[in-house]
Amino acid sequence: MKPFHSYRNPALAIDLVVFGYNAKELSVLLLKRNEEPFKGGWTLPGAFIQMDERFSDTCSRILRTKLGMDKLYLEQLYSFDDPARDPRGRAISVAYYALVNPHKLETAASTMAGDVEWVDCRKMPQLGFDHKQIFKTALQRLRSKILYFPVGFELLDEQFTMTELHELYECILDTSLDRRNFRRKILDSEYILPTGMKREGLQNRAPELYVFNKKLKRNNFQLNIPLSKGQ
Amino acid sequence: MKPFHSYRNPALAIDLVVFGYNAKELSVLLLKRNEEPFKGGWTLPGAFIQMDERFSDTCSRILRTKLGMDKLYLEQLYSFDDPARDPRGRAISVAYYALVNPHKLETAASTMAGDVEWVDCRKMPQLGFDHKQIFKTALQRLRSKILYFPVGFELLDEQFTMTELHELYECILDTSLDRRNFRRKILDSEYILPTGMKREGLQNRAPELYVFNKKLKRNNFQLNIPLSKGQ
DNA sequence: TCAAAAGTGTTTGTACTACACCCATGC
DNA sequence: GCATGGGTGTAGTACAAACACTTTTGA
Repeated sequence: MKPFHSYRNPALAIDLVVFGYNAKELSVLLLKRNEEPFKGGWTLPGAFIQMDERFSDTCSRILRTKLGMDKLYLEQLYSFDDPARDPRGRAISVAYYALVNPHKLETAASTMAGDVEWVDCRKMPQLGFDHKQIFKTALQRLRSKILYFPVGFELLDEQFTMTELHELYECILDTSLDRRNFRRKILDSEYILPTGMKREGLQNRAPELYVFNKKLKRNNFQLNIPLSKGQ
Repeated sequence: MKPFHSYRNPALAIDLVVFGYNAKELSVLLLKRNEEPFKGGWTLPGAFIQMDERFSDTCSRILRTKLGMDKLYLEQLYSFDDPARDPRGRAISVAYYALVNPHKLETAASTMAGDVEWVDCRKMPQLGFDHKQIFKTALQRLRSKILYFPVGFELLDEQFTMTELHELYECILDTSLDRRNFRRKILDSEYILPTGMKREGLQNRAPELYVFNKKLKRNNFQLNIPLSKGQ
């Protein structure tokens, strides 16, 4: 029997939507292409899958090359199959999304490749291939995921204040949430634990620092979004 | 530039989890293999993707071949990449699941290929490749989907009684739901509409027949599962 | 003492739960 | 008239939404 790869198979690529959060801004890592197709335009970082790689290996390879780090939170998003999505020929893309916390993001600034840049989710430019659609799918997934799964684990530093967590949720969901109801909800869920320490040196009352509860049973976390716009 | 497919690419297959519902039983279409690997064993129906096919084309091809019909509800599930999942060589599988309603299922009995069979979800045998994992993923997806999306559209006949819808939900979720609360919840959501007609010829009071509301705004449907076991 | 954000409760309303009773039909 | 499911109502409760006041800190 002939080995599989001697038949004609579509090319198989991984494309990554890497979300970074910093200073109340959710951004995505984009690649400025310096070769055809879409030379000079923006795309998501991606790579073709090698025969001996698992999806996660390809993801790590892309992340190491472009961001200078791997081992991020990764989740498979969807597989895209439009025959016209790549002008070079038939190519299937298995899209993943990744989350980077602000601390790692700072470090990344020095190790990032020269051809990539963080771009605000709200100011996404035109993207090559079908990457705009992939980006939209990823944002939608992140927004729904955050409502029933403690995603903040991956986007905040180890220690953080209630306000920082609150701002993260408002930013991702692009809405405002009542501060006091949010607080009660989160504390009741045991999603996070107080450390007893406080963040000093602000111009106001020193807020409590929290950490994520690593022993959380993830299935009893459910955040409902109020219709209102907070206070 | 060489065309993509002259590079070595993993083989790319579609595997299908086809759910059928009939007589209070949720079943899946399985294939009895008559060739290696897993000769004599059970697997999900599947096929390799042709260069000019979209995923949905491959799905239709499988469905026509094995079930004698296509144009079912289809949803992409997940892509599986374990290098050892196929003993013949590197093969990626993009899994989809499909839903067939009991009426179509009856028709299907005559057009079904000889090597496939409906198997009760609760009595799933060992499956070849990584198909047991694919099946489990599909069932999990269906169970969570049914809670916030009107999936019954695809699994029941055009007209149906409240009890039939209720049984469908209990069957898929493998739990019991309070009959009266279920009824109120469903009617409040405008998920279904009464036809004014009744199903005659039963040994008891003739129940109202409903149809699905095709103009439903799908986002205001949310079914919560009670912890109790009904009456 | 002022600004700015942190922290704490309370009231109100809605919606889910857990129930029990009557109704229609065929035998 | 009786067995079998179909159809309707209600009290209790839990939780979410809306909202206001006090506390701490640095300038």
